[in-house]
Amino acid sequence: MTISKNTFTGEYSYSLDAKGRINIPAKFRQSLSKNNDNAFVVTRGLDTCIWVYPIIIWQKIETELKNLSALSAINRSFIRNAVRYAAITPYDKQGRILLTPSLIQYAKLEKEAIIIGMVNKIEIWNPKTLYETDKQNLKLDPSTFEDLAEKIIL
Amino acid sequence: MTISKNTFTGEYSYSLDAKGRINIPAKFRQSLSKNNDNAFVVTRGLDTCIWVYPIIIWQKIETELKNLSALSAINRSFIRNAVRYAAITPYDKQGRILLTPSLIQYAKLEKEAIIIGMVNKIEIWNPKTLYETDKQNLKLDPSTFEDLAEKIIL
DNA sequence: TAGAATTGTGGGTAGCTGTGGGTAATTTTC
DNA sequence: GAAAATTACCCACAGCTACCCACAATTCTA
Repeated sequence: MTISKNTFTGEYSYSLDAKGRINIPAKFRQSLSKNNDNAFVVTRGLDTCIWVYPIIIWQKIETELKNLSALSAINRSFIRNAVRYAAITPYDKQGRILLTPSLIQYAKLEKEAIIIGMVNKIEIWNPKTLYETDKQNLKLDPSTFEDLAEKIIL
Repeated sequence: MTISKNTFTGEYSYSLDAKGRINIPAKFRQSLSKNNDNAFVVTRGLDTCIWVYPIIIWQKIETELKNLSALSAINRSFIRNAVRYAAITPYDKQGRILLTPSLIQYAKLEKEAIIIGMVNKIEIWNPKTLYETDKQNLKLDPSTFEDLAEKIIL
């Protein structure tokens, strides 16, 4: 059951197997629009995690990136990290994608992994790293957080 | 009988069964507009309870989240927290939704549960927790209550 | 008020999902 | 060109979930 296509929510615990494969939750796969061709785009996240995009969404992002100014440092960093390592990854009959050793190393993934739906993309985390990041984020400016909450959450 | 669509009022006592299912009062379901596709979105509330949204309402939240730039760390953290506990939950022929173990644990739910209509969303509480929270809230600054009352009530 | 319809709660089961492993095809290395 | 290593694809299976039915209690209706 999904609201709208290519939209992901919720947190799941999955395991990375010995071959570097990880299952994408069935609910997420069901949310994919038909033109995604049994594949995702996998790349480095800006946090210490792996980002997984439906192909359709990734194509939009690429288009938008072309319009971004190349001068901004953060844009350059994003392009260097996210775009450079992006690869189209088909999933098998069981719904698993194959992660490259490079990505596994980047996200410090071990056997246990947390998969989070982030609306228009999916994140794969090492539980420990996620926990540490959550703790760090508590130190971010709370007023910005509240502003966002008042605007967005009912 | 409902006042307007996707609007919920009143307090009900229901029970959570062994499978983690809980019934949404028939009156609430009747209040749903047709485009809600026999499903709700459940997530963590800001208090120790579960929030239940009609899909139409949640969709608005999702759209706004999608428009936040992923280049900002605070935005990423905000999205992660807003969405990671959210699950789209269709209700069965009997009108029950399935709660995740994570949400049941968060709201400290046991068998008995109180369901409260909160205008544009629904709250599910452990009766004990609700009682405690009510008691705490009495200690809050009464003038704030009066301010709110002046703004909202005629 | 009596019958009919609806509502809340419990439980069973077929099919799906997540996970592990095997084998043939392909690529790499010597 | 042959052996070794890697990759892609397939199968198996336990556990779980979605879906269905049953039934008592309550509400509605005529």
